[in-house]
Amino acid sequence: MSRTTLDTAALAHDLRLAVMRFSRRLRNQRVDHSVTLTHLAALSTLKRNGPMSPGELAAQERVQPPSMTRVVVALEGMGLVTRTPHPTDGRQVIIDLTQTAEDLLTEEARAREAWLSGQLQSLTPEERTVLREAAEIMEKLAGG
Amino acid sequence: MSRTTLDTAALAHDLRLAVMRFSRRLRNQRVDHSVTLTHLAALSTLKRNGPMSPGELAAQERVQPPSMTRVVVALEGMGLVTRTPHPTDGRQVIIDLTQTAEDLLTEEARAREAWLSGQLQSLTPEERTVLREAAEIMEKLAGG
DNA sequence: TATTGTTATACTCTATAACTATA
DNA sequence: TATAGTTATAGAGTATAACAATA
Repeated sequence: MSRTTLDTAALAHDLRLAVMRFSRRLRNQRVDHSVTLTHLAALSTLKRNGPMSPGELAAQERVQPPSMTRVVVALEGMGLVTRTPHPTDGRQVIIDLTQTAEDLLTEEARAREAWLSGQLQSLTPEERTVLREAAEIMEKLAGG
Repeated sequence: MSRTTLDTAALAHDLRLAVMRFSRRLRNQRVDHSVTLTHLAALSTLKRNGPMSPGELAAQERVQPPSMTRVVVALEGMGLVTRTPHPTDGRQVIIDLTQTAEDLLTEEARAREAWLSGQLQSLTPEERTVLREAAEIMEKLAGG
């Protein structure tokens, strides 16, 4: 095994543990328990990329369609998204945010990400740059 | 709000989504379904840091003690760890790896991390350096 | 009284398989 | 037939609360 291969194996190991522990920490940091992190992630994606079908949303979030169905049903029940029929394709549905969700996201941007934002503020600018670049790379790996 | 504060909020948002999607991808990448990623993480920690109590293991993995109890029970049932009484403190238990687990970890280092290692190999050395540094920072944030 | 670990219980997250409706 | 979405079902992962044993 080459030097690079060994290093890569070690990195794979360390990165896996770090991501698992960090994501646990993020989930546990919830304060408002009515909207979960998974729900919030879906809402954030809708906010960022606009209305879309459940299938498209599932693909973006890297989950299977049935998993997204559950999320959408829950969000609709909370009045955070609407489901409207696709104008031309009767099989499809378009998911969109309600004003309540828009307001919630604005609030969340302040409240729910407070812990993480605070933690990030305590880092050096160089460390934040590393995380910013790492976020892009992880998105690439998640989608590839 | 200062420029740095705004940037940090955006980073918090992007980093959260990236970590969630990446960790989903890692979980789904399982091939051998007998040992889950959570189990493997606990075994890896024992391998790296040696025998320890369930409480200590829970703390290292950033989960609550009852959650770790379930993991340990499952691992003991599979013959991957042993539970022996602490020599002086009757309340405590020491969890240690069996030879089977050692062998499994050796195999996993090759097999289960193959996907991630392969992905990492396809990155540039600079990108790997970013992830290596990011892993350290995320561990710090997870523990802080 | 404090600490360690476990049991009991419940909720979140996600998946696969099977079904319905539309194209 | 193929595609989009949903329902049914199940399993993994985690938590809080209450309990038992030991210090």
